[in-house]
Amino acid sequence: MFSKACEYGIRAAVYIALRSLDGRRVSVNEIAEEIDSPIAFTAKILQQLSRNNIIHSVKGPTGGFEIAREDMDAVKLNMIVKAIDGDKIYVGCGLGLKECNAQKPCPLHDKFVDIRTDLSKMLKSTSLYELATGLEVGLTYLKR
Amino acid sequence: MFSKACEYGIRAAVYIALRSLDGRRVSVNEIAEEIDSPIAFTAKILQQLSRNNIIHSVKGPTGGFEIAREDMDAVKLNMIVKAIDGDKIYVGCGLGLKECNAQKPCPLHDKFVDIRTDLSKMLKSTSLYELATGLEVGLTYLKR
DNA sequence: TAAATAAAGGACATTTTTGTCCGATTAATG
DNA sequence: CATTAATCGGACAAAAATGTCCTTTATTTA
Repeated sequence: MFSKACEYGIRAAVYIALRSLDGRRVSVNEIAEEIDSPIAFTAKILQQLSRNNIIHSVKGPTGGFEIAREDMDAVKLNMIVKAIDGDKIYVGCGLGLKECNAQKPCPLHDKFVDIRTDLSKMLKSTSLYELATGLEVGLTYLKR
Repeated sequence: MFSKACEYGIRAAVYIALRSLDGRRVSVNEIAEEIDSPIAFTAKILQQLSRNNIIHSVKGPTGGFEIAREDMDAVKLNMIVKAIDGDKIYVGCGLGLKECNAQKPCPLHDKFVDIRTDLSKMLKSTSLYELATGLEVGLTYLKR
């Protein structure tokens, strides 16, 4: 469904949000440790998220990554997915046809539209804040 | 969503079914031509489908691939997907966690379950025959 | 201002997926 | 029985995704 990069990206963003709720900035090392991901690869992904203004980075000692409280509401999952995997999840034919639309549909077109509409709705309506608070309360997990 | 191999596999199977409805056996070359896919790669995928008894192959002159009319009803998309991509679409966590279940869910677990249940239902209930007849009537397309 | 700390970014390495090539095998037909 | 047409299967090649290493840059603090 998502690429590995995107999976790490979402997990990292949720973890950053969780810590930002306590006013704590976190380093790549801590993030990778806490979400069980390869450090250097995670660093690359965080750069992408930072460039896309999804998270905020601060260089130097006491630096790290953080997300402002307001942004946790504003940032929806679809923004993270789009920043890392592009929009291929939303666009493009389920069977790989270049031109596939209501006028010239592939055999699976209609059934795919339904599923992707649901997925898209879910991603567009799920905020980082919502995911971070679930973690905070101990209802959900990011590791293993 | 699906791998390229799986996309080609589904398109190929639908095309074979379409031709089998007219009692025609088709060669890899014709299939690749008609679904616009790389020939040799398509041949590999057809071998997989054949080994999994999803399509039937006949060697030698006048040989090729075919699907019996009864099998077109029996073969559902989920069987093709499973034969080529395995069950990673059904199993496994959306965020890539090794252990993610109702007891120890990732932050997206519940929302993912819903979407995947829908996807799974769709694949399990869609037969090759259904897809082939849509093509036959000219409602759908397999190329471009 | 020097040392230390943390992200940024470029180059490289590994693994997986996608794709190609070619000889072996099978079967039909003249 | 030789030829030909087709799949089968193994080895190889190319491209993309995943992952690592190391140098540079920015910033804090002693």
